[in-house]
Amino acid sequence: MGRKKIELKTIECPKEKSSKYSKRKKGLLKKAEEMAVLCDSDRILLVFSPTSKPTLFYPHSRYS
Amino acid sequence: MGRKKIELKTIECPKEKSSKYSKRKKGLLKKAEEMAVLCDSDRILLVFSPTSKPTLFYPHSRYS
DNA sequence: AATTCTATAGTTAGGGT
DNA sequence: CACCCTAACTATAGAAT
Repeated sequence: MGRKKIELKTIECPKEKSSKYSKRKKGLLKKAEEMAVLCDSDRILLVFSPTSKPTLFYPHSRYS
Repeated sequence: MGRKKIELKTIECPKEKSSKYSKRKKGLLKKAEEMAVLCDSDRILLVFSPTSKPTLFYPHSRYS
């Protein structure tokens, strides 16, 4: 998606990489949450860490 | 996406639910893998379970 | 470094096999 | 159920802030 097609390899430019990371992380979390709701799937969790701090995510909180 | 916009609530029909689950799981894993490659993020993991068996996913395998 | 804008790449709903 | 198809929808690249 986006203005141009991109190659699937590690982005070297740090600014570009963190911009893409934050957009894609947001998108991925949204999709995970949607799937959790639509398909009633539990225990979806995601842990990331690019250069920055990790994110831990639990869609619905059945466990909270 | 798709032919119609869908409501964000649990799909009741089991056939429809498992069909959507399998499509969305595939999409989510693809995006997770892309992000891992593009952004060089490690330790992305996803665990699902709708009615069926859970899936555990490690994008790059740095750890294998 | 996270966010907004928007053209466009990519995902997927519904229907079929 | 896994896969195909394609219309129609969403996510996001690049640029700017």
